[in-house]
Amino acid sequence: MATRQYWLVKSEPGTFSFDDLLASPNKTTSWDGVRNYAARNFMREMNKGDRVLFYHSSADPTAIVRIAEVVREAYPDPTALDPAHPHYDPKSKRESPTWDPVDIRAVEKLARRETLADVKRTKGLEKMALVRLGRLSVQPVTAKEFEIVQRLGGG
DNA sequence: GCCAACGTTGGC
DNA sequence: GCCAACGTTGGC
Repeated sequence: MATRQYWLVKSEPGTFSFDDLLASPNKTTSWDGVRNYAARNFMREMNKGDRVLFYHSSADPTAIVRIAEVVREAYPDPTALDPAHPHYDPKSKRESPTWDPVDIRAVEKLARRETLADVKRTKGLEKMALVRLGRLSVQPVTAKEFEIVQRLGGG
């Protein structure tokens, strides 16, 4: 079995919030619609059971709100192949799909969310990709960083 | 392959 | 709403 890895995904709560994830069947959703190669590559590296920090961007406040897990590894994004879908990508072909999301499921509530401001001032978190890379919507998190967020969140 | 123009993300 | 950072596109 592969070592568990840790990740962070961003979502605008106005578009898809963690509450929306909780309300989804089996508290599971496909992380489809991602159209960024770096983000896509990270999703391809994800394994079942990996833990995922769920971050609310463009929110007040912007914060890591909950923990989720990968329940299905990368598979072809059906929204990229559907001409009627807003995320349709004519360059993605059924034989060789360009985009492959994973499925994630809500697992753990953080009693306290960790705001971006908290992250920046917390020792051990200042170097998180969240701070360094800014816009990337799917990013790696180190085991240590994950542990700190989980502990601070009281989860 | 270079690079300017343009588009998007996302914090503030 | 502004704008920095960065990704993508397309002319050459």
